[in-house]
Amino acid sequence: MTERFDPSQADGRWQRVWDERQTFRADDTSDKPRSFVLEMFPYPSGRIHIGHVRNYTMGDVLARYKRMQGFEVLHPMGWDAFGMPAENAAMEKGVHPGGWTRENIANMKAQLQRLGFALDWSREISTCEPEYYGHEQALFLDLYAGGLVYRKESAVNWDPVDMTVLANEQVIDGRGWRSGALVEKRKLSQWFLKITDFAEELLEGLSTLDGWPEKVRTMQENWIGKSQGLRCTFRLAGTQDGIEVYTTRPDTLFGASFVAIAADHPLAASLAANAPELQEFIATCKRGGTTAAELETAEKLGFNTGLSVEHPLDPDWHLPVYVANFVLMDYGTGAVFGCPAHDQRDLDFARKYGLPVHRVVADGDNEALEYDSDEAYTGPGRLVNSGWMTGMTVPEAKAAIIAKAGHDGWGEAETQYRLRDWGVSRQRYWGTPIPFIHCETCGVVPVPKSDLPVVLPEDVDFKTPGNPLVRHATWKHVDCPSCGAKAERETDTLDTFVNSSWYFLRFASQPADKPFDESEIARWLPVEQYIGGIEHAILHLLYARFWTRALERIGKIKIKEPFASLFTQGMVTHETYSRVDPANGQPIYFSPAEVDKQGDAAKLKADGAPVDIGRVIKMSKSKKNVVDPDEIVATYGADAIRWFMLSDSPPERDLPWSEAGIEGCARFVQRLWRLFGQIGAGGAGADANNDIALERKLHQTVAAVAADIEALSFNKAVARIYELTGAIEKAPLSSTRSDAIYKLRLMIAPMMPHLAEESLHERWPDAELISNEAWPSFDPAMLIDDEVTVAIQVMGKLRDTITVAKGTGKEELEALALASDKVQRALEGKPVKKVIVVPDRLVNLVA
RNA sequence: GCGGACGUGGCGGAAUGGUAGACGCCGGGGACUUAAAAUCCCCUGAGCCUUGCUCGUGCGGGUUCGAGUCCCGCCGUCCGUACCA
Repeated sequence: MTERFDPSQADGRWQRVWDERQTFRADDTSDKPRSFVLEMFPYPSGRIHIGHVRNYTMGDVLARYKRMQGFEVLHPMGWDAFGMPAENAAMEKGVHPGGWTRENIANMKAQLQRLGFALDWSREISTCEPEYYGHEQALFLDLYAGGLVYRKESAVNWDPVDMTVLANEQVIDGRGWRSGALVEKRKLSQWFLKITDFAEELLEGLSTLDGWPEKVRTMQENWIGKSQGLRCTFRLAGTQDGIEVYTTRPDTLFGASFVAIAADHPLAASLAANAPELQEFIATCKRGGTTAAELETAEKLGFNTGLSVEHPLDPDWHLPVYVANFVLMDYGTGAVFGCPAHDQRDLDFARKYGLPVHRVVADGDNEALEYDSDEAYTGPGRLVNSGWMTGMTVPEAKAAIIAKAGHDGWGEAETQYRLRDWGVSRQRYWGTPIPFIHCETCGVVPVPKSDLPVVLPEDVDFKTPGNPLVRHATWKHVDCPSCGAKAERETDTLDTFVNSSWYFLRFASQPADKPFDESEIARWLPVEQYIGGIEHAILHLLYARFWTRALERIGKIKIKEPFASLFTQGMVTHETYSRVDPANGQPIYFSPAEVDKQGDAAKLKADGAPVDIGRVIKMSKSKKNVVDPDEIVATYGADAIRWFMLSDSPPERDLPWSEAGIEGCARFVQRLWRLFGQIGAGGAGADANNDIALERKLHQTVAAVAADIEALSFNKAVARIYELTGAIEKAPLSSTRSDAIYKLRLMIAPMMPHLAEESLHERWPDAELISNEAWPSFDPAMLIDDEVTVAIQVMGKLRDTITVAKGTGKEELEALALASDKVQRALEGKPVKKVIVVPDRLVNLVA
């Protein structure tokens, strides 16, 4: 055995062996139970970052552990390869998005392989290749045939300089994030997916997802935003026209004191035509900021239109109509009725404009008509001052008024969702071409499946802003598949979130002639454990759930939910190093590599003078508090960084990176190496060959580490392994000790696979790969110690401990407790009134 | 505002209502060495009148023989989200 483990040699050696032997290739024909372990696939930005390492290490430990437990494991990897950064690189550097992306993939794949992940690379997917997106086009056509895809005119953010549509996130203070140009609202025909058809089942499905974090389920629930209420009409006094409003509090209708419409409501627009003051007010509303802070402090502003509407329950009761800045056109009907006593916003508004504030729900005993608090009452109660509804509870009143509205014909029950249909059109080049053709006579015609894939042309240039597909000389000119006349291809491409909405299906099954084989999907899916960042809690995870349900509805698959369990891991963080720039008072940041850290102080290597140590925050390029996984692997080896990713912090929380921490991990790798070299160092004599205490510890650790890995509590598994390691090191030589070392190696194999293989094969070159070994078994009888330490308390305070045989009787424990000097001193001669004995745990004497 | 998570040593964090601080990091002391690295051993919540005692899990109450854990009320930090009618 060499003295030190050398990862620079061993890591690559074992990675090549696993690759040559196809060790981690998932076998579709296997009759073992199956396990699909999946981590969110990366965007090929160029380099992997430490967050990827954490994510994929967790998945890898689980995948390797499941293999050892006898499962046929599918653990694949791929690339979410379409998207804007490739086009930006094309514009900035003059390279082709495809070349840039494929080069990044090659680099990142090599980086991942250096970490020794147990991935089935034979199933590697890159979403930017026609072999993938062609099938996506087929699925899109299937959804179209199933009535789940449609086109409609919709307003978009248009950047007139870059000549492209921008996502809301790309508009900063009304300007394009790249060009700085004022963004225009444009109406464009866009493709939509009918996700709203699934609003109710996506909501209900959340309750079946026991393996998902409560937090993510709540976020999706809020995003879907179901509300139930009444849509009703307030007739404009003396006309047949009316204003439709939507309310979730129809029970408070008797407390109404005004109706308010949004600034961009059609009625506001028509009134503004010959009212300059209103035009100005509407303009003011649109200027208002949209940030949280601005909205928090924004004043409720209204413009009295002079119109009045009839109350639906009493035509002689007239309410004023305002245009108000807090009413939004894109929610409900763009109009509300205000009941100030029971809605804070309405109350603020009513106080400002001197409108009546009438109590219609009793607040405890208070039934007075005039409501004088400045805080609206929104709690439960019985209705007051509400005519025929007086005396009902809030839910009774809601039901009653909805029934009456329906009967009298001025309104009906309505369930609203915040969720909007998913607009998937992007005026970009680097995405999946939408497989449709526009024909002057036939209209919008789907590309026949036999003509798929619609392949992106390679010969495009990015010197001119805008979508190069639009100005390509030949690509878009085709004959209509229906009538044969000259026609044009759709030049929009699909949102990249479509690519990631079904990739897990393609991992499970990759026929050439169709997106997937349903029977294979049935065998592998749903994903048993999905692992990724919380930032995908809504968009990706909701879209993937929708896409799965949509495919189920049109009969392509039989599952409704793609991910049985979801785990969202925390970020990797690092302290920051900075100095204040005397020129402008702004901090200048330094990277960890530029800094020398000793204890609690840090110096800049360049000049030896101290730098300020800032708080521990998410790694980001702007704060320079990043570490490059490749450099860590080169310095310490793959197993050390893997071990670090699993140690200390619970996986759902943030993990603070530290140089001292990784060094500690590297030391532990060597410590294990030395210990593994001691296998076979048995006892000198027969007496030493059985070490019952160590054997118990071993069995307990095997059971506990397995349970911890299954619960993804890697930090606890790590702590147990440290404990066992310490116990083995201290134990005298024995055959038990050798056995413990052997099994310890099996337990760390999923976490430090290179060390495990290298140490095994250095001793036994012909041994089976440890990656193919089974998880060690344990004897349940060995989990229980035969001696226990029992705590002796007096009045609930610990005074002594005694060691007794497990199962010692209550009377004996009580007698032993009373026999303790320390206990007698604590009792101070007082008589014992009560004794609580918990066998094998404690005795509490109450005096 | 609403929703969620969290609050335990110098730090990351353990702890089915039953011995708070496992395990790791940092720090201190020692052994080995000509020396260093590596390795190994010991100590490491605070305080005190140090066989031991007192205090101690954000704060204030409560339930209990016994509370980090359960209940009520606060405070703070982080994340998400929003004039959602």
